[in-house]
Amino acid sequence: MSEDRRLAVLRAIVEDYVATEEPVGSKALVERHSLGVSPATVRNDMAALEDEGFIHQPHTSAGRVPTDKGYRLFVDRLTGVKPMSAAERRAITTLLDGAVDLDDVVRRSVRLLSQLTRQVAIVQYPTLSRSTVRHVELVSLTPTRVMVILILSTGRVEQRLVEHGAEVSEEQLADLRVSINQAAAGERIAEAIQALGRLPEEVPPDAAALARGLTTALTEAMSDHRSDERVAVGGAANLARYGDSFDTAVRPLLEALEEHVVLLKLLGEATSGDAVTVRIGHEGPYSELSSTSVVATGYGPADQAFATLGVVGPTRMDYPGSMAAVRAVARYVSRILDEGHQ
Amino acid sequence: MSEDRRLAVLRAIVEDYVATEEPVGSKALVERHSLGVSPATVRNDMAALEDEGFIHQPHTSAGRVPTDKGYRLFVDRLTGVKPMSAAERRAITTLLDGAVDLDDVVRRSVRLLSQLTRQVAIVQYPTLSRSTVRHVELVSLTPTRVMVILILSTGRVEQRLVEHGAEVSEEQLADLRVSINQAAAGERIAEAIQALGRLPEEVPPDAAALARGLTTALTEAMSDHRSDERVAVGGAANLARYGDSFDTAVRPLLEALEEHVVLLKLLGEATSGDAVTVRIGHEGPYSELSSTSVVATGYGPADQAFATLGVVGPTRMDYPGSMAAVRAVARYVSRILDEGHQ
DNA sequence: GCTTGGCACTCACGATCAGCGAGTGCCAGA
DNA sequence: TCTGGCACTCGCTGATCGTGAGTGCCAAGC
Repeated sequence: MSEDRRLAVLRAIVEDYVATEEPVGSKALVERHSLGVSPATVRNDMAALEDEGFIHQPHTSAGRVPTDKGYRLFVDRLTGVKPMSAAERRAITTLLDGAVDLDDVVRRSVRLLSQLTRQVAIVQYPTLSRSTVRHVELVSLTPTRVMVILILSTGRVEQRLVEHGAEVSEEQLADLRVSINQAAAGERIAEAIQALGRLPEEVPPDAAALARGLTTALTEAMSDHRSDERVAVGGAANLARYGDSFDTAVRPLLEALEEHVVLLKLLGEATSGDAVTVRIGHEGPYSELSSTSVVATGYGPADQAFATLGVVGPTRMDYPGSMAAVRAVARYVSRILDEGHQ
Repeated sequence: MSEDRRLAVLRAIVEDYVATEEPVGSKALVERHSLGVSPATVRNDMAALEDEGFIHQPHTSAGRVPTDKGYRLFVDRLTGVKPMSAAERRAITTLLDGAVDLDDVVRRSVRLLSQLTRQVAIVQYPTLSRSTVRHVELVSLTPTRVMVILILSTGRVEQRLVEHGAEVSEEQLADLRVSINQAAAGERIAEAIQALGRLPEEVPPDAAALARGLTTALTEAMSDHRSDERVAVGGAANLARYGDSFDTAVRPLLEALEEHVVLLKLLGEATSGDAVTVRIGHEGPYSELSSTSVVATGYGPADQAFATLGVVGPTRMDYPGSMAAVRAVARYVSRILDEGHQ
């Protein structure tokens, strides 16, 4: 019994099961794939695969279904790099090139990814922590009210409204604008927070109170963890395809999609480079999602991987296709971030 | 046969059906509601209601289910203003008061609304058209690259990157910042676009090219209709409750949620004042969504109603509750927008 | 020693059918 | 105008049964 053929059988089972969503039997297998052996032989291989835990029989006299372990082997050893089709490449470039700002890039990526994979797509907004401060702008809205605008190297813009007790003159604002930017511009978040903390003592006493108000707002905006946790989700409509396994696959996922914290944990740590992470069924952190898989990878300018994107779907999903799409989109988004924001 | 009692019967049918999701019979009705008459009498009323098309019998020997027309009558004549509970009021204030910017207000509103109604919530971002320009900021990112930031009276911030052929000095930028703001600040979008169009001819010739680039970007950002079309959606997990009617209610809605244009059309025109619009089943613009209803209302500072928010759900939904929640949230959001941005 | 055809066996699935009961419409009497 | 009674309808549930896909095992063949 050749090892190679047994793997070929596993691959065939996974492919057929993903395509048909029905347990696959030995006869159907030899018909649809040119394995060059008879159903009986395949049955022997199947028995062996089942002993090793790669496939499973829902009940006697039924076909076989891959187990999580089977999918794992399939992903690790049986799937090559599936190149994107020309049409898909075109879709990626045309859709993403039109993006006008960071938000738009993220929104478009989600849409693109969900369309390419026909799966639920998740894109994490670039995190603040690794980015640097590009510029801080102060705008007086009313005499006593200042809007603080924080622009980061990723293109992200955060805004805060500061209510100052007293009237704020344009000169004061101009001075503070200069000193704040001197202290923070070009710095990483962590350093910028420190520098801003010292600032109020370094300005003329009459500006100290205002400086304190402004830097507090800025620091808040920078360390605001909510920003780190933001994700965009799309393609929930694709879940409709799995109407049959509503309770095991659709419902839990639908519930998880509302909880962005859960999604972030699902996506996992950003991996840099070309590595695409695949988390299959129970390998993930949530038992309720034990019949869903995640295909994700990090992205970011110059391989810094400061955020993660990926797709989520039932374990019974097209892994090669999803992995290729995730990788391609991540690459292209990274390039856009590279170009667009220096 | 008193007209009043017949309406009471209709109300009872709607309430019971919404609660149990099952056709309701005459016997169950008199048991659960103190109608003061016998099942037989109720049956007579039911027959009359059915003749008039307010209720419908899935099949002989089954209970009755309200028709769209029945729900309509229920909403129009049988439902008073259901006050929010203290806990709900508290939820609204505590959740919404923490919002830091416009995006956050919208996101929180969606979440809040979906939690209050246990329904899918939709909140349209305030549209640009009626708002005015608060301030325009120019930030040089690199010597030849300028980021244009547009701040509107609603608190919305739009940003565009402008690549200028030649190097841009800080003085040029400062001059243009002044003249652009003189031309546009305080103006409505439409007027601002006109004023900016004239600007390049009114500045020194050597700044004209740069001015043209910047005003073009600004005009684009202002007339960008995509901004008008943005909506936030939340609470899709609530659809899980309707797992039984997956194909008629959940699937079409799930698909619609991806299409923001569809959602906007669903929400309909913003109504100002306290009017809450209810669109029941086939009354809506999409035949695929003939078994879903929409409860929506306009919101915005000082009754200007420049955007719409609401909930979508199966026709079999809690109308009084949804209407109350939608109204309450719209009011509170309007107040926040009023205060927060003058 | 694999591979293969044959064969008995298992068991989910679909169709058929009877009995049950919730619910109805109608009618006669209060 | 309401009510109790009564015959009738018909969807739902559960039981029964045949069908067929699929299996495991075995003995024969390459």
